[in-house]
Amino acid sequence: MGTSVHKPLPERAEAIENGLVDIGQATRASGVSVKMIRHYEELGLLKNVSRTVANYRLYNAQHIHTLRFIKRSRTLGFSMEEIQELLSLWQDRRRSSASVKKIAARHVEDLQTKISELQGMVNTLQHLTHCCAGDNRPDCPILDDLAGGPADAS
Amino acid sequence: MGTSVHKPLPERAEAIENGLVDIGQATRASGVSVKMIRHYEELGLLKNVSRTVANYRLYNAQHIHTLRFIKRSRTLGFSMEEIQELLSLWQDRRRSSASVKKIAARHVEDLQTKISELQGMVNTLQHLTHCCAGDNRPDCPILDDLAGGPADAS
DNA sequence: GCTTGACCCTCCCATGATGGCAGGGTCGAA
DNA sequence: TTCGACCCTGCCATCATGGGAGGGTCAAGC
Repeated sequence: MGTSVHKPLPERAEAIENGLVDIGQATRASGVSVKMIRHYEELGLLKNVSRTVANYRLYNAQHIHTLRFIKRSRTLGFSMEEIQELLSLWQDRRRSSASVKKIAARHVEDLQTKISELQGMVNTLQHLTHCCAGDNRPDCPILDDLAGGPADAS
Repeated sequence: MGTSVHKPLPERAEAIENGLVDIGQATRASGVSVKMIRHYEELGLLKNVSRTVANYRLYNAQHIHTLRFIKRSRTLGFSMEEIQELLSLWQDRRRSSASVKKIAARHVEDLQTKISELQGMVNTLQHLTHCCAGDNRPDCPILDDLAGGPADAS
């Protein structure tokens, strides 16, 4: 594998010899789906993606690294917009860690807000389900609540 | 009311005399936006919505009650699909409270799963931000993590 | 050389709940 | 009659993701 040949290499094989990979290998190396790799390129997160003569995309090691960065960021719940900022900072040697920390802190606040909302729902629902017999009779405090508080259910 | 009249009443005024309301009043009475009222009708959650001769929608008291039911259910995080089930049960006098409780319990599980996910993100991010100096220097454990764990950031 | 199967390309559509806007009709009061 | 508030339909956008159609490319085996 990877030994050089004498025949006029189609650019694809040539590119692969130069350490570039196609989108299938990029998927396996990054854990990002083919669809999403193309999408991130469209969003401008992957720059200078080259092509073979047959129009196949070619990725280098930096691209793969960027894809892993995006994947990890998504795992931590950052939006694509935030990831765009984080990527810029990552690629900027003159960044201040303060600007990164700021983005992360704002994101943590967003997450905590959402957690509070969800927890509020859980609390209400657990109270209601606790009050609900869960048997064969139709009487149900859960429906009563949804239908307008403990009042009538018309 | 509901008595026949001598003048050729535009059906709208006639309908309003019969206790029906237009979409504007339905919005104010239910807290559901005009857009969403129309959307819920399209989804089949509001049935038998009548119209004036001028094609204005007309809602009765049951419709308003249903809209409030939907709104409350959304507040508790139920999906439209779940709300459809809940509405069916609400309107079924032969329902068992067990079936309602089952839907609610499943929803609580979903919520708790999501809360756990978000909390995991928060935990990781708080650890990272705690480790990040947040000053003018570029060194940043947050970026290091995103770039592939505590390893290099190439 | 030809076939075959895996892979790649672009373009369009769908999700779920919600909002916005455009272009046009209706109502009621002044 | 006019004006402002209201209603109608229909299309587009969000956000991240996936699905599929229709078609081109590549490498291996015959």
